[in-house]
Amino acid sequence: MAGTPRERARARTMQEITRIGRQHLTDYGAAALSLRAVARDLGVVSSAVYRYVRSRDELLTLLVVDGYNELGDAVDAALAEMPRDAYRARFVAVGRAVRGWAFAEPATYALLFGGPVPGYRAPDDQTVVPGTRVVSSLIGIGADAHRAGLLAVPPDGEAPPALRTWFDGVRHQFGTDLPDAVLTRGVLSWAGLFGCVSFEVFGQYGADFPSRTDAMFEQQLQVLADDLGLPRG
Amino acid sequence: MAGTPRERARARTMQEITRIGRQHLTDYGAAALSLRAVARDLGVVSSAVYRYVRSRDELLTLLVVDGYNELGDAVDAALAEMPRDAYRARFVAVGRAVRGWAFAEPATYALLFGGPVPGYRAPDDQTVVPGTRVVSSLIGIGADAHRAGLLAVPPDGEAPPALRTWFDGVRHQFGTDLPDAVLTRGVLSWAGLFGCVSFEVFGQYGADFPSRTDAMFEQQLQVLADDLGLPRG
DNA sequence: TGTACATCAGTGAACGCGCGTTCACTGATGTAC
DNA sequence: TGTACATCAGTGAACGCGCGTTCACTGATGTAC
Repeated sequence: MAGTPRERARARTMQEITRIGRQHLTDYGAAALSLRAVARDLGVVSSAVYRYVRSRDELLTLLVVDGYNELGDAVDAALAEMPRDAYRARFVAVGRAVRGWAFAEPATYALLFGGPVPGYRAPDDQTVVPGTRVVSSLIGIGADAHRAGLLAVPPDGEAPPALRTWFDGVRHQFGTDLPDAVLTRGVLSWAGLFGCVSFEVFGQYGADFPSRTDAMFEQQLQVLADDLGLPRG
Repeated sequence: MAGTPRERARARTMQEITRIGRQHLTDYGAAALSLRAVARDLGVVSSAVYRYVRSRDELLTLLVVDGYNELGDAVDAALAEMPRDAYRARFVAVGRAVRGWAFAEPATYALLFGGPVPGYRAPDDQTVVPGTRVVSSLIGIGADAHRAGLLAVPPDGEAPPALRTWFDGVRHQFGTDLPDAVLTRGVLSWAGLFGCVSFEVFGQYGADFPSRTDAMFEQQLQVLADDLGLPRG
């Protein structure tokens, strides 16, 4: 809480706006997010919000970035307690953190992973970095295991040219030299992880699916860890 | 096209309404779906639509059911050409059909498998049956392979009690006797399949991901088929 | 320490818009005798 | 075959609502001299 009183007040109001925005995401969904409603809950006239946020889309971007960072923080916190060489345990920790956060903030999770919001496109320059924190953690786990010679590398050979180019970009972006075959498996584990979480959070398993147990998800995590080639405990 | 002229006209208008609704899903998203806009495109005054559809939510339900059925039809059509004992090929065919349809109808796909539409809950009595067609196909493939003694059953043992109850319900609903361990893998393959499709359709792989190639998805399908325990070609 | 000025948060009215839904109605199409 | 009635699609006006955004403004807080 540094800066002048005015700056502190401004920061506090900013936090209030994102807090209220998150609440509205939960209550009414992203598409119904409205500056006027946020202003109402902020106890202020609607036009006043424009002192803090340029437009409705900018508020959405704010919430997207905020959401990615909260998810990233949750994952980082879970990983902080794990020994570096417990590769499988680290993967499981990431999975549990993602699922835990998704259940805690289903509306924000849906904003990030539940399909595009009509008429809104997240600006890359603000969302790419926070949006890649989880996958970056996953790549880190795979890279560590690979460096230790403990990652099973599938005999898939090289990817086709179109994919190679993309993989090269991925390697460059995340500063790794994992081979194509590992990255392919990594993408599956990553997409599969979020697929499982999404199905559970979005209710695809039906109304009868037990909400009190992690048993299914824990099994899924083990299989996904196998797919990635991580050594068994 | 049976029935009286009036009935035929009514059916035609109904089809027009769902067609326009689908188009609006594509153009503006589910949350922005509006009876007035549909009426406009139908060339009719807004109140006239109420002769065909009780409310906006009922139109949404119509589109949900229609979407599930179109997806189900696409999967069935793909499966129709496959020999019954080509278990892995059948699984791959389902996957390709799902992905193909998702790319052809991304907005409807998002309606079905993206996050929930705020303020709308699909009525179970109308959506459960069409909504389970794909998973029903998958279970059929697993059951056939299991009956032929060609499905690898993982040594996971029995599921915990909470899940057992749910599995019992699944077995009853889909008329199968597959053991817990197989169903667990089946759920992973199912959720993983849709996770991969969702990531690709929703653009989670980033703007640079090549849109012209199936190579990544084909690899993913093979791993998911392995996870399910299907025999290699 | 005091004064003049600049910055900034918030006000309140207004703009033009689209929405879901209801209602009394007109006129055409179908049906029963 | 013709007539009386019922059914039904579609009209047009109206209800009350919330939205994003702009604009000229007031008054308090900060800053430079």
